[in-house]
Amino acid sequence: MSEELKKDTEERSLNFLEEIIEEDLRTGKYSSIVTRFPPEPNGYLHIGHASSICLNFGLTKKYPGYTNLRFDDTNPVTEDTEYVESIKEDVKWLGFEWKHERYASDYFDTLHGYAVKLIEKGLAYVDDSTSEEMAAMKGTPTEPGRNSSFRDRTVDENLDLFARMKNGEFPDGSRTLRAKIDMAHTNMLMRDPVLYRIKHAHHHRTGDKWCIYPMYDFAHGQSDSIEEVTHSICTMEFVPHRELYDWLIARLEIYPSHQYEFARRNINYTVTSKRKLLQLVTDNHVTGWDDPRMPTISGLRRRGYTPDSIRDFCERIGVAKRDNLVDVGLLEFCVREHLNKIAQRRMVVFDPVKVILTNYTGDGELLSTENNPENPEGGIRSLSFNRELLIERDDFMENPPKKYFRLAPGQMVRLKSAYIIRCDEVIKDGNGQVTALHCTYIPESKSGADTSGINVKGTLHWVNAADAVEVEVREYDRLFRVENPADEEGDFKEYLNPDSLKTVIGFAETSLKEATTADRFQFLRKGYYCLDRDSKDGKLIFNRTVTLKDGWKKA
RNA sequence: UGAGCUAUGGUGUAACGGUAGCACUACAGAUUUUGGUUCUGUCUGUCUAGGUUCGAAUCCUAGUAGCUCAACCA
Repeated sequence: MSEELKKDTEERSLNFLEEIIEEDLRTGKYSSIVTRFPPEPNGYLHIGHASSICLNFGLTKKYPGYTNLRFDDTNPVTEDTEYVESIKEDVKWLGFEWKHERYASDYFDTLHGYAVKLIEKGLAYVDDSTSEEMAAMKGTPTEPGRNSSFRDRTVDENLDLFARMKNGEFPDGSRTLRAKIDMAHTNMLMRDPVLYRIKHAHHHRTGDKWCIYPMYDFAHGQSDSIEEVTHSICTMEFVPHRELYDWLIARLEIYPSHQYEFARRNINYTVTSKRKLLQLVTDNHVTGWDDPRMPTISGLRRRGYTPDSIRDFCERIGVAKRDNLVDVGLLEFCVREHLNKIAQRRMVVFDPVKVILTNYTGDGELLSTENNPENPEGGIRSLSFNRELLIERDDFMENPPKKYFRLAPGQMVRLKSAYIIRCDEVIKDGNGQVTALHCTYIPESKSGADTSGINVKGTLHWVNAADAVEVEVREYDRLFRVENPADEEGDFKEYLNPDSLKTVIGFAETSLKEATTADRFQFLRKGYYCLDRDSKDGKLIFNRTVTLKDGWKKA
């Protein structure tokens, strides 16, 4: 094989997780793998989760095995079935299928048994300290902590107290079950971590069955183990948890799942923290979790992003362990690339100026145009053309600069899929505002049958003034004015972009009346758009997904 | 000031001791009935200092910088 050919057929290099898995498969450690996507149902999924979803599900698509969807629902006061439903919808929409739908709460009985086992082994104890006392005894990263005075209770006493915690004999916060590890450990998480706490709260799945709930560290790894997850993939902030994860699995003598960490993906000009996103929603800076400006999956979906483009984005940014801030421009590139292939072309004029074809004597005519020049199978549609048309105000200049390809006095342009026209006269009102352009059209220049021999540089989009449909268009821009709002001084909300939404009126070709929310459009020379679900009969509302790249910037 | 993690163009990611590559961005040109698309080309990088080696982004040593850890959150 020649060098060239070899290079062509060579596979894309592996990321560090794929390397680990291929090694595990090669050595026979596993013959197939199990991963899981473990959201807490206390908020909506965002683009950062998409990265994790693509990773976990992508790995078991590439290698033998499967992925579970597991809800980490160990804190009943913040969790809700509303979130469960939205999460399932988002994962499906992204194009992935889970093997089993599981809940940490499915394992509450087993987990309780594990806790008893730990107590019996002398590795856990009931502590009566308040959370303030515990915090005071915990030490700091640079100073060791102190043992609780309850640390040396007997096994029987612990068993009894834990049973009474479970039976609801004690109020919230009065006692906890803690692992007995080492209060001087350099890893703060190993300083006798809390395993169970008392919460007399209604759980979205187990109802009022329990009044004690396991902490993350006593639920997550154990759930992985119960499901025999081979590769438990999480973000870097869980690195210190791994030591406890392994400690618990070893003492419990259960299936040894292993945790691997990658750096969460950050994107500039937005925030991806559930807490911050929730604030934007509750403070009404956006209209909801699915506001098209939100980096949530539901927001991106409503904005017009396709699942393919999001998957492509996640693939392109890859996965590693270093801090990062991905340029949102890459996300935009991915959606443009996909939409360019599938979007139906339409013409919409946003800030119209009237063109009157002084030599057009007909009653109007129907012209034909392609729906997508990238895809001949997209078919054609017809456009109504007549003596009075609307073009974009900034497609005309009275005193144009040298490389201006659009309309100007005496200058000619092509009207897309129609005729070449020449501007003869500019009509203005008392304020000097242009109100109409008198033009002549070249009859022999009809699109597809041009015998005029005239070559023009510019092609403009247009609509027929008589039957143009008025539509509302929501033009979205980045939510924040700064690259990394979380990094700035003060409240992140001070850095919101005041111009993140501009609502304008457009004049659309009539075929847009048939638009549905499933359609994707390119408004010629403008951008990609989709119909918003706020549309009602007779009032069409479009969201701008992303602008077209603009190769022409005025100096 | 303890422990852990991470350092490669503007951004993201490769190179597994042997020519620092790919993508995005930016810029230039060609094509174009979308100043879109497509095509071609160009610029920009191994945190620092020593060491090992014929040869170091890669191995060693010492620094430096960034991030993480003191919820009965996950």
